[in-house]
Amino acid sequence: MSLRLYDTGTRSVRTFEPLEEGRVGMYVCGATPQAAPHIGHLRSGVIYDVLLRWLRRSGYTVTFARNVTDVDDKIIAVAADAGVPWFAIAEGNQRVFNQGYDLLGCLPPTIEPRATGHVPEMIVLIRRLIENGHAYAAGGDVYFDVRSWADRYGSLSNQRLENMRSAGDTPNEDAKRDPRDFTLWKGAKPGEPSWETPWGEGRPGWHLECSAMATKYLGPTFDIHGGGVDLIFPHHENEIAQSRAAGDEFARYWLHNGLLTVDGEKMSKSVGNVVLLPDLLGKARPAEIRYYLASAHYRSLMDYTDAALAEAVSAYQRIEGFVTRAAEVAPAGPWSLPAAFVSAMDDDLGVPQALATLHETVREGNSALASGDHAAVSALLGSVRAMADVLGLDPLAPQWNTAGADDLRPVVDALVAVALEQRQAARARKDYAAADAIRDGLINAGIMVEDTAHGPRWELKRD
RNA sequence: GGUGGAGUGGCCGAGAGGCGAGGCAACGGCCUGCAAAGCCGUGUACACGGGUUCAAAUCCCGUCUCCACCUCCA
Repeated sequence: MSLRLYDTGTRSVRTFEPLEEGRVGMYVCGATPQAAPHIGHLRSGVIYDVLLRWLRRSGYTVTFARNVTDVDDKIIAVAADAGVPWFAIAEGNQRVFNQGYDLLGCLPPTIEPRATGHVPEMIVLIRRLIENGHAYAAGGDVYFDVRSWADRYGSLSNQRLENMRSAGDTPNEDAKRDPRDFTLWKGAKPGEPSWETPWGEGRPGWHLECSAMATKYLGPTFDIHGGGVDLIFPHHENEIAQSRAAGDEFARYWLHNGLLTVDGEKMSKSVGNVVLLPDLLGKARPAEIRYYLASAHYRSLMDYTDAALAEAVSAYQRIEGFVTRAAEVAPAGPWSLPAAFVSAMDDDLGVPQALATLHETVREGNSALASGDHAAVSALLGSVRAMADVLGLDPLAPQWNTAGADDLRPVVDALVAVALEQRQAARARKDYAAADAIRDGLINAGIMVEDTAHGPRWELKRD
């Protein structure tokens, strides 16, 4: 069974067949870095990272482009309010975005193109559209002529042109041939960043940069284009229109991830319920946050609550507990994926079902651990780590090590060993009051003690 | 008004005609000096009303509720 993905373009699940055997070109709409990333951006990052990992694990060589739209109305407005250059806002927030992605174990894209670095490509695209009769310059702007593409405009979002409202994306609406025409290029206003083009000074309209950058790095036809469902219209609809009208086939599969609400409400600054990464880091470790964000199906709406995050913390620790205990007694066997896991992932990235298989394997592993069957432990450990790795959740991945704790670990280990020897001696002479006093002392110091068949082991206590 | 989703046990969250996904929590048991961790067991859930069928959470019709997008959005 091979990978099947839900394609918004056809509103159906389709067998994934890449344009070129063994290779995948994937473009994901990344940030418009007007502010720090919130939990919804991070979910999106994790979702496409899982897709990337699954494609690679499936044997594809993936070229993954995730763009940064580093100039837009809001960035300019935020910068003006702060009294700093527009690029300071874009650059600063982009850095925070990438730190967030890194912290959650998202693999870096092959290329992370910026809109402002691709003005020449946009100029070429606009010229092609004008030559094909699908775009026109007017009032300092350049517009896409939707009526020249009327029978196909709306195909992605399943809308008909006659039901659409005005784009309202320029103060010069009167200059448009049709109010639904959208802006390819925005004429310069005083004090705003601008670039020189044959149609005058200006800056990219939203949409155009993605068409220009996706085709630059992935070719005129490429495999996968992803983003949030909120981008289906107008952003992706407009990308398709401008690229196809210019003569490019463009993306072959359109993937859209569900959004994330907080306590049942859409995040917004006015409601004051925007959840940022630092808010989460006080409640869970990065791997636990990632587990939470990955645990629902990527197309589902996901509602964030503190309780739901806490459940994910427990669930992840169950996997982590097995992996750490198993690794202490046996090396990991071959990283083989159970068939049920593979078919779940192949079925439109069925992560929830894949996690069910992972947890079942953990249970088998815990049983093997209890019965002392080290050969089985080894095999199951390999399997669990392989599955977890596909999801970016291998507890032993270097990613999750915190350097400071690593440095001190041998020291703490030696100190705890002394205390545990004394406790074992007390237990041997049945002086349980003394033994428990030592254990309580360790707990107060943040050390959890567990007695296993092979003697006591310890872990740092977590909140 | 247009388009697309959703409603599943205490909670999260899959599934999509017939064997109770999985996790969290709870309760009982095993293990343990006691714990912790783990393992075993315990639930007759699918918004509502009809219908089709030997069989419906799943298909059909109707109803209710919620959400998203309809040119800021991941």
